Amino acid sequence: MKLDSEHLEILAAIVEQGGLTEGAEALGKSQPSVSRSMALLEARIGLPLFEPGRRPLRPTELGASLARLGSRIHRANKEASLLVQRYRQGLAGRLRVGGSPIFMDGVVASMIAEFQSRHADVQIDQSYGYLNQLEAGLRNGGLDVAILPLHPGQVPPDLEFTPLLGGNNVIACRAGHPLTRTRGITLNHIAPYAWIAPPADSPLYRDLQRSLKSIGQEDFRVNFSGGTLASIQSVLTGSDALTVLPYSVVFLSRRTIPLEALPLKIDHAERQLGILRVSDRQLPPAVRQLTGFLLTECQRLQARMDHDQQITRRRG
Amino acid sequence: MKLDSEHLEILAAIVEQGGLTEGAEALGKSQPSVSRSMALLEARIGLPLFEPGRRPLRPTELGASLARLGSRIHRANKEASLLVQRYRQGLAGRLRVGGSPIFMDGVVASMIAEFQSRHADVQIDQSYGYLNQLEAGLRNGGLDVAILPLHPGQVPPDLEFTPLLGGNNVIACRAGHPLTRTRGITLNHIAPYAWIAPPADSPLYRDLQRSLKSIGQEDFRVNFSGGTLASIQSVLTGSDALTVLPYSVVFLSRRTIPLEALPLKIDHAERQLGILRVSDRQLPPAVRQLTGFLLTECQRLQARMDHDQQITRRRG
DNA sequence: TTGTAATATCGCTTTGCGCTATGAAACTGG
DNA sequence: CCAGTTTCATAGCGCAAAGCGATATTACAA
Repeated sequence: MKLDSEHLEILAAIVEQGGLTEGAEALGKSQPSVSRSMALLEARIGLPLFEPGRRPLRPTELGASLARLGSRIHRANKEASLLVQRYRQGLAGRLRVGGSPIFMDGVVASMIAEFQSRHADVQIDQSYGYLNQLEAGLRNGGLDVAILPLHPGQVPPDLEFTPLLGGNNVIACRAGHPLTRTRGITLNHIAPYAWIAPPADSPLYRDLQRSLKSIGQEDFRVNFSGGTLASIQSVLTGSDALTVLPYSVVFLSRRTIPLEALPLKIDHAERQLGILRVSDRQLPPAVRQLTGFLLTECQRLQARMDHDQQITRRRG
Repeated sequence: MKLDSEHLEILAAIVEQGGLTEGAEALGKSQPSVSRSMALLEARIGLPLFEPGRRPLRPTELGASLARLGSRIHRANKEASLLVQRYRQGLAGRLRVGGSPIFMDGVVASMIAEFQSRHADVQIDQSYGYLNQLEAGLRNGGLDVAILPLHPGQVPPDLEFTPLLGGNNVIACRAGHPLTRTRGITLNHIAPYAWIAPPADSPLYRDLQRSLKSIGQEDFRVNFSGGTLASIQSVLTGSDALTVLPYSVVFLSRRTIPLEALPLKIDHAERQLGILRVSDRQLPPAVRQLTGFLLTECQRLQARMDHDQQITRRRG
């Protein structure tokens, strides 16, 4: 025999409020309604839930015990409502974010940290990948959003791309590197130094090739390759090697790590860091929250970078 | 917004069983029924509970979270059903038993212990009182049953009395008391000894008076009075004092305490130990269980006492 | 006893669950 | 890639029960 959970919740309200009328009021129902519900419940279990002939309705032993269980049910139900509410507002849920390694480590991760400090109940699963993997992840539902640098013409038709930041690359070196004291850097100045390269299959590696080609350096010596941003930063600061990194990554890294960008214009791929997602699918509200958050954070970052570059340019 | 607990339980079943069809089967409902329930729930919360376009229906993050809560609700509900079932069979509940002190301590308590070892979830509240208090307790619902010695003509019309045991009293003394070695005891043999009396307001005290009067002893010296059975037993075994006790109490006490009943016929009040309860009120099933249990236990006890007395009579 | 407050009952409408039958969509194995 | 199979959704219909206001009944209090 299955009892109606709703009935048990009503019973709990009556017992807690000390009377049927008050219970009905607390539940937002009419008095006859709850009276009949209790009559039904009593009829089904075939045992009295209330002492007979007592006016401020008092539960029997059985009634009180069932009321305790009803109360438990009520709490679980309320928690469910709350969960839905928070989920609706993007304050709860799980978010699967994939992205290109350097940008995720150098730019996005710290912003996600900030986001999570405001939305404690949003669980974020971060993963790394390049365009193909990320696309696949988005399409098969393994990812909610992807964050990566992309050329506007590169966006697949079934996906939607929201730009966040300019994606221009710079040549980076440790602070205090000999080249930072050199005025009017040319290819000749750079030629002696070894290079740190990202994994050979990454877009950033192709950027590196292209950048060096754009300044006339066809072949280059790779000193270290394949590491994540943390490794690159370590090697960079511990040696005189050079590398190509997005300017935003260098900019943010400088807060804690002694890096500099060489004032040497290099060709870059007209890509922008942005958020890629499936266009028609309805996304969890937390995704919208994160998207909006990253957008404003990146706007602020862009403004700071622009400001900084103007000063550097005036000084340099 | 209030969610339907039933819907959450259904969701839990679907998630646990790994599919809507299996979930429906587990719930004993038809597949279309649970499908529509889920559609309703989804429509109410306005967010998807299942990944779209997946055939073995897979929950979204929100769906999985709600399913966990639904499972909690289901457990509470099942527990409620179980409670009702056990309560129906008299295996659970609270039982308020009142009774006259000597019989409760000397006869009923040990039987209740045995009852509880078989019905672990029946909680018993025992209290003491005489007829008037017990009647009041039964009528105002403070007691479920009362156990006391009563004359058949004494039973109030709105109450019902079930006899358990003969209520005849005997004169009791310690084992090895000088009188136990005396043949053909008369009033003269008894006269020198002091008496232990129950509280002066108790029926047993009036029994004592009446008993002694019936054997011709009009005035008697009271050595000790007012104690419960345990005190009486202690004083009795530690002195040569005499007292009047129900034979059943002496019989059962002998298992652990060196007492004896003097082979002297005394008048007794034609009362019987029995169970008194309100006649029209529907009692908790556990009461019926206890009533039945006490009835058979007392029958066995009566048989043992009869047997024992035959032997004693043959010997004496 | 009488007035008051609490509960039960009545009549009615609406909601939603139960079922069967059937359509649509996704998976599976060649 | 194509049929067959499985899985889920929808439609239509009857019924149980929740909702309400109005009203009768009953316990408590003064």
